Amino acid sequence: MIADIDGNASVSNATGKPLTKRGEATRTRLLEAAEVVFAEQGYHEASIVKITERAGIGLGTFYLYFDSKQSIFEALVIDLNRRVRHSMAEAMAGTSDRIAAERAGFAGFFRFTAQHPALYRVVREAEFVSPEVLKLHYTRIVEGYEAGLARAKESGDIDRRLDPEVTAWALMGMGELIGMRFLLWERDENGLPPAQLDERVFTAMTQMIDNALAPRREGNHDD
Amino acid sequence: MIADIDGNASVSNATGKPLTKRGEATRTRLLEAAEVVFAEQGYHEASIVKITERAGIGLGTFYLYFDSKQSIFEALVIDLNRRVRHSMAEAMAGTSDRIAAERAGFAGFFRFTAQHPALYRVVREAEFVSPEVLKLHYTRIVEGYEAGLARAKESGDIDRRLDPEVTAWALMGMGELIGMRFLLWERDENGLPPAQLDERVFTAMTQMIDNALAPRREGNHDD
Amino acid sequence: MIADIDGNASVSNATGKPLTKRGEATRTRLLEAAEVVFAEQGYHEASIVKITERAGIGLGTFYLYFDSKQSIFEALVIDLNRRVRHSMAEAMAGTSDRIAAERAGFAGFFRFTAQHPALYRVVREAEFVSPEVLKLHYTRIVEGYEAGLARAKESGDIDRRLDPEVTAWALMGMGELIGMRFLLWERDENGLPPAQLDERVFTAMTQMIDNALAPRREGNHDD
Amino acid sequence: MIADIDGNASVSNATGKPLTKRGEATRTRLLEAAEVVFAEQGYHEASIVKITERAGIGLGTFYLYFDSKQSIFEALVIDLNRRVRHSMAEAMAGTSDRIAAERAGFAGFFRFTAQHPALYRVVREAEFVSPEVLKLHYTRIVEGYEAGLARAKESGDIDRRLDPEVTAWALMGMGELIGMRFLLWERDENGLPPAQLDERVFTAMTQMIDNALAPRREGNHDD
DNA sequence: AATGAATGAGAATTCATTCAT
DNA sequence: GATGAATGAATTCTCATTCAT
Repeated sequence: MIADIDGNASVSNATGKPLTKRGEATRTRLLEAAEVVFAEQGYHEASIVKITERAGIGLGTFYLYFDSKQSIFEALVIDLNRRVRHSMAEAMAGTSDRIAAERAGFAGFFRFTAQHPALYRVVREAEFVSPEVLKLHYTRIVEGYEAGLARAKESGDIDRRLDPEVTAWALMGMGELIGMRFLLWERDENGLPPAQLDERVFTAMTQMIDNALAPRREGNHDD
Repeated sequence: MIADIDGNASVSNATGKPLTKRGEATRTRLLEAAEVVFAEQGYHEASIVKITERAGIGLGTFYLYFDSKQSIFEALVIDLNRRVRHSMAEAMAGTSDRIAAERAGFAGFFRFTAQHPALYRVVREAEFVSPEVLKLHYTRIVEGYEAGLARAKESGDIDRRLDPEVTAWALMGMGELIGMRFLLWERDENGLPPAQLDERVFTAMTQMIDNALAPRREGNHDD
Repeated sequence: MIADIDGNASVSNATGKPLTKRGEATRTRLLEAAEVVFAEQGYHEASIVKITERAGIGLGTFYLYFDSKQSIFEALVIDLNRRVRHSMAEAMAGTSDRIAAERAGFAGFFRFTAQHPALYRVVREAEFVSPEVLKLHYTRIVEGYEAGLARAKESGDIDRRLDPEVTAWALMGMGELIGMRFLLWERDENGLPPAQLDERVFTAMTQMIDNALAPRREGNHDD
Repeated sequence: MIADIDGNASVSNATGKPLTKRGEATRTRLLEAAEVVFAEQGYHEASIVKITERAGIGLGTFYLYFDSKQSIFEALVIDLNRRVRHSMAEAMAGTSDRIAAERAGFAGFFRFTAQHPALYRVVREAEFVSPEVLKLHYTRIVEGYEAGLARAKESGDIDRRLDPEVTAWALMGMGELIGMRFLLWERDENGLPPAQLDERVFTAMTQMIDNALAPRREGNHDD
């Protein structure tokens, strides 16, 4: 069972009862510990003991707040989804035209990924742990995209021939693989991940997106 | 140690000795069984017992050919990589210009994914099982892409301002997420995966790629 | 890492945490079961399942208290060492001169071996399972011997020309092989091991030791 | 089934058939390989594959010459026994009185142990692998000892009150533990085992044995 | 006489989950 | 609310031995 993606996921325990103040604090510590452990070790290497030890609470206590290992993982992915979208929305706020918004959205996404590389891998791992929650994650991000593209299409900010839905998924895919290749895989001479996406890469990608989205003059050679 | 991605991966056993004819047959049966089991159950649900049972082979025999579950998984990913690239190369053969080749490449990729949906998820899971082999997989595919784009750039078939490397990874990412969304997730009323990518989606994606790559007339509005 | 040979070996679990009362009881049951199983079957025939089954405890529980089969084996040897030394010390208490003490010490050693023949074989097997712990075992016993011999030498109770260290190891060796030959190997007509060392053997051995240690009159023929 | 301890153990294969010349060579190579492997790794770490690989012959071939892992181990112990006894007999040859013979015998034993430390550990391990063959080993050595002591007793070369059998076992035990402590355990600053028993230790031990065996004048204080 | 592929019983070990305190 | 001892199914891997070639 997947918690409501937006609602305050932290108000009930594993059996659905509302939490006391103390209980809420415990739940939060568990989630924070899970974040670190899943990021460092991945889903299968992580264990409930590692999480509770890191959280500084008793093993049995875990089950007062979560049904299972999978359930805390899902809660974490949902939380991360909110944070990624927040990072993107923040970056897009105040942009004027659609193309600018697009760039800003990508920048926000890459910023989050660069700051939490391992954590973003957790989101990707959801595909194999809890496909449902991954769908939720992608869908939620794409929804915003798609709406924006639809509006931009109406207003002529982007090429009228584009399909908002497919375009949104395509852009998302570009961001994911560029992020994986140039953020998650990239290490400097000290073996550290880069603090942000390389300027060259970002520019090159932007160029391509501009091309893809820009409205076309009548008479372009494309059919 | 990851076997050579192209070389005859099937000529040595777990200790590096070359195989007899009988040995080669056994190794093949193991790989075929692994393909089914990993595809159906995912890496962590799969087990060596399940693989050998499906292969109709004694448990201990497994270890004559592979070091570990991870090692047969890697061998499988390498094999799949070859097949995906084959599917793409086949589709691209005989295309004239770059844009046509691009479309054909995607078509080949989607064809493979549609025919082996679960199998392609295996490749994606490599990110969490054996990152090295996933790098190999992507890199190998991207290399071909990149070389093609570089040539097309020279000949003016595509926009001169594009960066072949970044563009190649971006295109790859588009293909992956479109494939995941519209092939892996999609089920018809009988719960069956589609036999091929929806025409509408493919067209929409092609439109976008055409936009992204098409050479620009002088005086275009881009910076 | 080998636990302190004398300290309360029973106060911590496999991860070093101190034990609750319940935990201590479980650990004791495991050690008692291990004693029986190792004695009856030897190290390699013994298995953790056999130990936990005998202890009436779940398999997984074993690993809460010991790291591995080797680690419980070492704990057992250390425990046996304490008991052998106790048996010897008890026998020697109250003896007046050194020669008498020597005899008593041997008697104590043989008493323990006769009462736990299989168990004493466990100690000997440590040579091949955990040489370090065997060293500890022998060294601890020899230390006491050596100190006694050194004092006896000072006081003229034994031959001044003897080297306490070498003599101690030699005496220990005599005891071990005599014990093996005349206690571990010996079976009566019912196939039962003897309840104690044969009087004749003990007397003969004592004679020899008396000879070896007794102080010499001036003018003896030796070098 | 234990092969005849003295007879040419190498004239038949696992099924008892006499060997051809070629077969005899193969059997010898197996025994030589087993010697190295058992010495380096101990009985349980050793494996048939390791032995046959070292011998440079096929795995299946092993079973043409030996019934089992235990059976080649026994053959090896028997062979070592012959060599130890040879080393001792050689050293004792030509000594005049019993005490001198005793010293020489020990010297021969220590020489063998110093030259093949790991190998001698193999013999000791027989206690846990094949107690029967260990009995044979000790008994054979002790027999010679005992006979010599009996004769010396008759001739007045040693103390008349000693029991030849018990004395022989006691001397054997002394040798074993002294050897273990001062040859097997001892390492120089380079971690290498000593090439021979330390002079001081040998002298000290000899002193003690002299004491133990030397005939007593009338009127000695012993009863 | 020689080979080595195949076997499967058996071993150690892990960990999500339960439940009595 | 909190705890942590107990559990056992499940997994990976080893290796002595067999047998068809």
